[in-house]
Amino acid sequence: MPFRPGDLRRIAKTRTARFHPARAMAGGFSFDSLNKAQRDAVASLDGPVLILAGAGTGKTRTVTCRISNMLQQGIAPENILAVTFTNKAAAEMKERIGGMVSKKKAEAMTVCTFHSLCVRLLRGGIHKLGYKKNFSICSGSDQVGIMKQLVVRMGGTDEKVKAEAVLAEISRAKNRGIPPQDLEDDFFASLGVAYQNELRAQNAVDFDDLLLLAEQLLREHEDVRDYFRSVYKRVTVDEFQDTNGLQMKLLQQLVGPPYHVCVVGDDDQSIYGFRGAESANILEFERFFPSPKVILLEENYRSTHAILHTANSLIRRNAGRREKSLKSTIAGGEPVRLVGMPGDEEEAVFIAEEILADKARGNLPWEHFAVLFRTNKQSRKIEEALRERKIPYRMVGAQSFYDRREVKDALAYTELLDDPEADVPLLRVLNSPPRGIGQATAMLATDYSREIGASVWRALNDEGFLSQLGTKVRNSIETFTAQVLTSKMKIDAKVMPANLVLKEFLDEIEYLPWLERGCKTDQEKTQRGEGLAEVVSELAKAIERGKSIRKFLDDSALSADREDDDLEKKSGATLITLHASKGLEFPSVFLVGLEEGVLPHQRSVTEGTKDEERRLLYVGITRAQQKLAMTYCMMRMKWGQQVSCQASSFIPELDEEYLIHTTYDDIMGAEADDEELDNFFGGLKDFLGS
DNA sequence: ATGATGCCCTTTTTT
DNA sequence: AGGGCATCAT
Repeated sequence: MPFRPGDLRRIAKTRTARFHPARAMAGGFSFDSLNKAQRDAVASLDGPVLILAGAGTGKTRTVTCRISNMLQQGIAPENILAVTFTNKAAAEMKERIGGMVSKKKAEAMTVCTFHSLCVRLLRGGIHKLGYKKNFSICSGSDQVGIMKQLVVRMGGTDEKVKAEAVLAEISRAKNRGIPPQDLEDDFFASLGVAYQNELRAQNAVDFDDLLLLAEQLLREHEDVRDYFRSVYKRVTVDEFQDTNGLQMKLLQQLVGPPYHVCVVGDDDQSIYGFRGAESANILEFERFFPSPKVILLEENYRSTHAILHTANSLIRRNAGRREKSLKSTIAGGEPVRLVGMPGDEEEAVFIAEEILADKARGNLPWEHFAVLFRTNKQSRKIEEALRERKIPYRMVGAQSFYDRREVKDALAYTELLDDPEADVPLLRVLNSPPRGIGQATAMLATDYSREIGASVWRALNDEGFLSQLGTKVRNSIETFTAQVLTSKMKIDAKVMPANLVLKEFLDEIEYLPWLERGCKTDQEKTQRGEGLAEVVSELAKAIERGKSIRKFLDDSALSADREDDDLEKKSGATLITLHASKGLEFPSVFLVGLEEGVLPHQRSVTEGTKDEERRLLYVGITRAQQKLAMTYCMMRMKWGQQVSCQASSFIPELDEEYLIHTTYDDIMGAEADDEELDNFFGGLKDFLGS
């Protein structure tokens, strides 16, 4: 349905007449609160649309208003698909649209990540590609486990090939449309083939396969493609600069003429190149969808002029970007600070003390502050410093909840009780806790299952298999299968809800006591217990909402729908990686570790991808609304040893107009004696190489 | 098959 | 410094 200028005025009028501007977001959206470019974006609902949205230009607001506009124009929510980069972003978008239009409509839309969307497509149609419908999704650590076995099996003697490296290569290839057998390295290629075969044998797919198979499903099956094209009449893709070639292909299958597709992104914030993201998707969007309407959002409403100026001076150094001029709407502001630290210990202390002082001075909430770092482990020292001072903090997306052993095991048991024929979870928990079914037996069972062309579970129940075994092992297996079957029947017969069955089952096999035996500290014990309890309660919640166990497992595998991930629901200062910080904003930001080898990361220097690190720093700087402090250290603890560091090569690139360069001692007013000071500054000069 | 001991290597970023 | 992994003894 074409949009006419008259509609725009009519909507604008009714909305502003009915709603107070301050409450506009609560009961619909107001065109008046948008700038010209944003209005243009919101009103352009037809054909391909490319929205280039610089940092802090109200991108999310524009997209949510645009989708709200679709709904108000009478487009059915069922026909709207919005793809986001993370599940967190999806949840947030749904909520915001729910607040603008109606919660019911928002719920009826499909808002999810590419991966979740693919699971949705594949649960319906993967059988057309020769997989069984109950496929398991292998996450990172599962993949590594499989690959390690394969390396040993195929390399014979101890090959010094790292499973992670092979997997990274395979993943890269998959995302670029290269089949595993075409990998350059022969050994990698044969491992790649073996890996794919193993996954298929276990009826499992990895994250990349989700995209790969979904694309294949749509491409090869016209009926499926037509069906989904008719369902998803309007498609929006957020964070488009982070999509890879495969996702682009998928999008092309999903969107047919007249191409009602809208992509939103910023090439300057493309920071997932390591995962195959191709900024070409955004830079050459025209190549994929004909004559798109291009809209530029350039007015920044987030950061002070000082912060934005500093950010712009940095990103200007990158080649091959879509030149844009981000304009600040907030004049002046405090200068950005760059602080040299003697060591990472002091860096952490400085941040903690600053947060304390600023909070007291301005009566600010803890949520005001965020600490951004390049790698997760940099958070450790900072956490300690914050804890010592009783500063509450929230860690975002750190060691993934779903990668914790007890969580993975509990989920595997859940999957097993739902479907014992699923090999992946069965093999995972077959002997944890140890029940006398060791690796040798597991291998025998797997081999036997392949021979008879059935699941491992079937082998474990097969007389032909059991009869080869000793009575001891046989008894162990029979006890185990009986336990699983009993619990499964309770679920199937709905004797009690699955979460209670799971809990009972875990108690029966004495899972937690076994786990606790291996814990060193009491803290660890409680943490494990809590992890288990949380899986059970998440399952309970899913069931209450009418979800199937399968859906619960899918969501878990993609870490969707986890309340704990919701920043809003936790309180305290934020500790977050630069990657995870994208899309967020904080009044006061500390950006730590501006050292060569950390930011830019050593690997990027060797691999020649420093531009991406520069964008990463740019993303970090542009998270700050009012206040920004960046730090670097002269010494840093590495491998339990003090190692001297060099200041980041990005530092000289920052324009100095709004930059104040100081040191830890200046600020903390440490009463160092003169000699010490001399030494420090002498060292600092050498360190900065000037 | 299981548990302990000691050695090794480690360090991106995430769906 | 710390965790994973292999090897060894039980």
